[in-house]
Amino acid sequence: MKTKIQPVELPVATVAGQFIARYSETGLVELDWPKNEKRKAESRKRKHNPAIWGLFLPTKIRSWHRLTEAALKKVLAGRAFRKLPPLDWTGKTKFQKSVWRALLKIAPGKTKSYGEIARAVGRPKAVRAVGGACSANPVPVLVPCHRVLAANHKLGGYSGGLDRKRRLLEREGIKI
DNA sequence: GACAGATGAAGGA
DNA sequence: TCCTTCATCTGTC
Repeated sequence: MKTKIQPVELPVATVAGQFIARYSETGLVELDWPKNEKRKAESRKRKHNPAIWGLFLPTKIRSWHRLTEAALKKVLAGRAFRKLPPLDWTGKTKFQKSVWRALLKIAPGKTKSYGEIARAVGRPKAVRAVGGACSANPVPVLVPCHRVLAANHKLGGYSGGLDRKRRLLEREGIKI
């Protein structure tokens, strides 16, 4: 019988707070925004699987985590990261993956509109669906959905909150 | 199948 | 300009 490894959660300390990265057997599954102190305490109290807190951590996950940490710090400093760990998009739709791949191509300091992303994935009229895919993005910051603005150069929306989106853009030298 | 959504474009005041 | 309305497409339930 094959045992399934549970996702491993690891904290990532950054200037913007402590993110939580989740890894599966195949790569980075999710990146959670820093929570407030109360929620952090609750999260510490949660039952974790033993792999999480250092008893046993596969080498590959440790190296993915180093890449995640480095990439996150680069993005928060407004610079391009060199390498990302493999992303585990199992269970996500083809459309979402193509949108997220298009987002990964946006350079730091640059922005695109939802319409431009829709055109980039070959669905020029699917602008609203692009917004939906952005909101379903499990790896915010690294998959830069914050670099997508509405056509009128307004912020549009953001799953992590418009304030975070504005601050991320400001770090990259973009003023709204 | 109905509904919602992080849009875009067009038209009117 | 600003606001409203409508068309469009995809994901979720």
